Amino acid sequence: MGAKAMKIGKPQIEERMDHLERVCRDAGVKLTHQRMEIFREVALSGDHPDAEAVFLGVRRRIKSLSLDTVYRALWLLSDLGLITTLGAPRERTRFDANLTRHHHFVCSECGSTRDFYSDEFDELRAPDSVKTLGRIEETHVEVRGVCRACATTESSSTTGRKGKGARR
Amino acid sequence: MGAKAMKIGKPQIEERMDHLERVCRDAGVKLTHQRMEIFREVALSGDHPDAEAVFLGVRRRIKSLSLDTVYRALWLLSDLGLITTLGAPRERTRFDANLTRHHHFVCSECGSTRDFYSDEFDELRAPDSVKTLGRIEETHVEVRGVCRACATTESSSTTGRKGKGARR
DNA sequence: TTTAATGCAAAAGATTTGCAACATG
DNA sequence: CATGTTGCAAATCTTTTGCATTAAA
Repeated sequence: MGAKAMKIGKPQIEERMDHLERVCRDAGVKLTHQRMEIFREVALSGDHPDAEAVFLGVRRRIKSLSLDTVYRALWLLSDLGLITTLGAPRERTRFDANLTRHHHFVCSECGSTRDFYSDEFDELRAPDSVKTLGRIEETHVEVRGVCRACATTESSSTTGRKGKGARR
Repeated sequence: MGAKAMKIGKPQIEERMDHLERVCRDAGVKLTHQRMEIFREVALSGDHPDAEAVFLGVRRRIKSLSLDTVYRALWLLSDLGLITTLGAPRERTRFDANLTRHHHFVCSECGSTRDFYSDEFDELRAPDSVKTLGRIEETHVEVRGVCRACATTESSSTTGRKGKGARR
């Protein structure tokens, strides 16, 4: 078997690319060569690449590509809802002194994270398929949403995409 | 109600401090004033503070504190198993093009993340208590463990703490 | 052609490291 | 008292930004 597993099949990728095109047109942003390749790179990657990994991958195809274009494209795709980010949004490392079994509520706006408890969630057992990926040590649930503080501050209206998004 | 909710009660903190003392002694590291306050800060914080938040909080009590000491203490406490970090360990932002409902297996060694699917997990509903925290948008499960690659590379023996830990 | 996007270089932000002074065990 | 730890400053690494050039619509 090859080095990197494919997240989606080659045939499905065309469908995704069409979606990309549609969304970009609707949003009024240009569908550039680099954006297409950057999206394709993330879509075909079985792992969840960081900006540099995407950069290295795409640069094999577009020699002139620069890292900052990758960052800009990635956040744009994210704002367009075409890709998402893992973990808390654009955050620095956060520390947790709660060693008892618990779960997290993460605010997708400000990144703040609160603990909550649930016996039901504590009991969860990952499906067998996961054993293929590696040795399981711990399982916990992550709930994403908008915290109280952000919900009120968020004066009103459009939570919808489009806006440049609150990048830092 | 005050500004920041307390993660653990004031009475429980002493118990945690005792634990800190014990672990430090056993590990042969010195229990300094700053380490105690840094640990206390994380333990009393209802949110999950990043290094700077801890720094600002503790500096109110120790005026001479420097940010790098906070970083060193935080990673030390983490290596000692007294605190943990949220999300993937020490990683840059990762991107995900998989928009279908899925869950993650995260390697605690290398941070690589793979998707997996589970109808059961897709059905999870957060307990009512979570509604208090904010508006829920999405719920997913995060399984932590050691991936195949790391399990084999990890030549052998001690996964136990003690060693300085593989900081970057 | 009009406007947005890219690439470059420099800036900014976050985290780490070398080293002399200092505190803990 | 011996050694690990701190604070400082400088170094690194990651991500962002200003601007002239280039490419998409």
